[in-house]
Amino acid sequence: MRVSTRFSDSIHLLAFIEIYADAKLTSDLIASSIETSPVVVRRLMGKLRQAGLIATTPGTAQPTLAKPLSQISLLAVFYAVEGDKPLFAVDPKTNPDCIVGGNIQNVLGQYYQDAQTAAEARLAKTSMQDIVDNILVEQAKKDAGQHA
Amino acid sequence: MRVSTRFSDSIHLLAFIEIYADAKLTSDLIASSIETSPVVVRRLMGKLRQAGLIATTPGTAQPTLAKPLSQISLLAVFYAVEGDKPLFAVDPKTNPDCIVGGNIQNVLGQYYQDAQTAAEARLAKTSMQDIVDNILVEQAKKDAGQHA
DNA sequence: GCCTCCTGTAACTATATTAATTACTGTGAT
DNA sequence: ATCACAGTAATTAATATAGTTACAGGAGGC
Repeated sequence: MRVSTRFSDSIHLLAFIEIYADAKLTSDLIASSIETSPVVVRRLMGKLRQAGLIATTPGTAQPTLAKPLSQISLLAVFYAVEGDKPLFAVDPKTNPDCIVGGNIQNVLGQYYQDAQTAAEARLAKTSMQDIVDNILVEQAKKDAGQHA
Repeated sequence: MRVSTRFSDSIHLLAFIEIYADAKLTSDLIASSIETSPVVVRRLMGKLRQAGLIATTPGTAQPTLAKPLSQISLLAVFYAVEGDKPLFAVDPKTNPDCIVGGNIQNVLGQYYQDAQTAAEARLAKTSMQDIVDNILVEQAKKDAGQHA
């Protein structure tokens, strides 16, 4: 896998907080939806809290969103949990005495950055509100199908 | 690391074949520039050959480019060595009985695909010719600096 | 206060991916 | 026939990720 499921799971977590705001939001309950362990959920929440996306109280359940869903872009979530590592890795160990080995890191780095920026721009266009809206639409489709 | 250095190393390899076409291009020589083992180079060459980017002769050195550098995009190289796995991973194991867990895989998959497509479009715009040109320009800058 | 439920973290284990290494088969050139 | 090399399988080592165990400490009911 390229980007770990931390990104995917974090989006899941935020959507869950929104949709199940009325439930008792323990890390255990959230974990049961993501199908992972409560510790993993708490670790993710730690990152999201540090990034200013949610607020939590030690010792108490019920994390809350720190800002409206429409103001949380997928890119913000990405940076919160994965932002420190580039999407494409330049091999850092090449022969500096060779024309290719001595210059490729600089050259490739620029093009890689461009590609990553393009992906990030796309992630920036989508908000968590879009995700939640789509989840609810998909669910409505399923419900409609059942009644037919 | 996200995308393995196979991608970076493959670009390196192709550029090396072009720039050092007059040398005896053994996997050993190429490996010395990438600073890896000859076996790794031969494995990469195997992928690039399967993708129709280079031509090799068993038992003989001197791989050659199967098409002009200007017709080999970074995206083609990416697909050759990494194309089978998505850039962003959707957690495949979520609770189907939950509104979020049951729908997020579909919803996220679409947005992830969009982001990956944006990155790929950027990679498609750059050809190996651009990479080689830039490497030579960078080298020329270094040489000029040395004489100053 | 004390008990219970919970978060926040550290430490450890298990698993998967990648790169590197070893070893071998077989081709092509001389 | 020999030598240099590609091609490739199998193994090892290094690294990243997810999952688990364990525990310290906060919040709130009683």
